[in-house]
Amino acid sequence: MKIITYNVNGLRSALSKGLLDWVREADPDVLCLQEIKAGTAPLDVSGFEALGYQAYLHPAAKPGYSGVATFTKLTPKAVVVGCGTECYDSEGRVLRLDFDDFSVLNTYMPSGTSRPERQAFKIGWLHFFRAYVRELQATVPGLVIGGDFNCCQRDIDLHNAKANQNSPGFTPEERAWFADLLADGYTDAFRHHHGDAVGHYSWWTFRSGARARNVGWRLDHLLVDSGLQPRITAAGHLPDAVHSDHCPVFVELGE
Amino acid sequence: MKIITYNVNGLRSALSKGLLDWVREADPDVLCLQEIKAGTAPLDVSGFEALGYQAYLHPAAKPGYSGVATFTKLTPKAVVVGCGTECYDSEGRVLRLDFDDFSVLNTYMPSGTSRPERQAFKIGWLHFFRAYVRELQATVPGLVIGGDFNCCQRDIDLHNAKANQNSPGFTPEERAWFADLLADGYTDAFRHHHGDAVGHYSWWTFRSGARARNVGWRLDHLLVDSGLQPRITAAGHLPDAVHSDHCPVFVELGE
DNA sequence: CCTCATATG
DNA sequence: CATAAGAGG
Repeated sequence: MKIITYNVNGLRSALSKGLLDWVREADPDVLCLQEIKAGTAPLDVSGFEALGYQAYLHPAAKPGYSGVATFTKLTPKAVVVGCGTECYDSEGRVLRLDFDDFSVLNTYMPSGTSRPERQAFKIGWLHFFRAYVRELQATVPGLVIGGDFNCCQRDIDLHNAKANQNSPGFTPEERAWFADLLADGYTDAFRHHHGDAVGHYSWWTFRSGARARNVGWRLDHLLVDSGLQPRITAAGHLPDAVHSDHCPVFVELGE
Repeated sequence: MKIITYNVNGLRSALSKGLLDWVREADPDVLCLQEIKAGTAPLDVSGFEALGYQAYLHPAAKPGYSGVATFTKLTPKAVVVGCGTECYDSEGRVLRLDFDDFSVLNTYMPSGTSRPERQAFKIGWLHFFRAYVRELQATVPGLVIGGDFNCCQRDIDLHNAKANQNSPGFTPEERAWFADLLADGYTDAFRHHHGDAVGHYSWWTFRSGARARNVGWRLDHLLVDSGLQPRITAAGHLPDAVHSDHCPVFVELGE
């Protein structure tokens, strides 16, 4: 059971760079994409269907903005599009697929880098999201939260922690939020498997050759319900995929 | 004395495709450019200056839209930017350089293809322009009107006259306007030199390989005051220049 | 430094 | 089918 999360920075752009060939090779059972940036016309998902995937989409109301999609080879027993809160659902930020013994919550958390109001919006979302997940825990066992969190927790999760103490994505408030979320009963699959390994990032700015110099952040995560933790057989990054400014992040669960 | 008119469809784009190398080779004395599409930052004309040109610009008020520029190796004795009518000058459509024994009126006439209101605007412009030129005739002898006229006169000026009887750029009204303008005392340099030659166009849509199939229109013209007609030594198109959806059009005047 | 929508041609 | 600005990241 391989689950991959990947912020594609525009699904059509990623497709034009050979995303489907990469999907065929990587062969995830469940593929969570973020920032699909769907337009006004319906997205063409036939390429995924040809590879045996069912497609579930949650685009933003605004064309070309945000949006998540989950592709799955397993048939879900339930699909929940959105979270029921309009200001988030209009931005296409959550999509849940329930399977027999686990659920995959695909999420694209807001970025706070453009304007202070968006950082405030993000903080609001983080509080909402934690409460939302706590509620899910009661009814949806075996949650796997996968997506672009647009934040990280520890100094080793970004190239230059010192210079970014107050940068959106690494503020004390966000770091504390991340720790609290984990304390609610989740395992960061990457850290579980790689311990305190450094230099593993999932996003690099396009500017000034940051990716070639590995000046990045670990913003994309797969948080696994701690009850599922014993089933984690592998986890990591797939930095050879170059369709985006992010790289894919994966986890494998045994039976 | 070589005068070239060229709709560059974005000066920065054309420069990135080697416009300056082409200018060095073509070596015009006066170069009229249209659709420079200047942005908010001042255009970098140093490359033209390095080739010995003086630069005169008339950008539109709206960044990235319309605008004309004239580059000259001869020092003009007068330069007139715009025509004095705000609704045209805000779109950067005329720029006149007076030399000792002739003047070059660089013009980018409105396109009418986007919306009916723009075709109406264009018709208004055409009437204005003819009156404007009639006034100039009294005070500015030896006028050379060069630019993208966005219209043509005769069946042989476009690939498919039959199908375009009512297309903007070839409506009966525009064709009559063109004939009237010539009757005011101007010689179409291209026709003067090439008679009724067919298949010579100066614009091809980017769509569906129109240029390769030579499915085009002759929209760019050099109209020479009939008093200067005896001085025309050469005229024609330069379709090997491929920086734009238009090609350059030239005329040479002897002493 | 990218992708995308929109305006304009 | 292109250019360009502008939003968003």
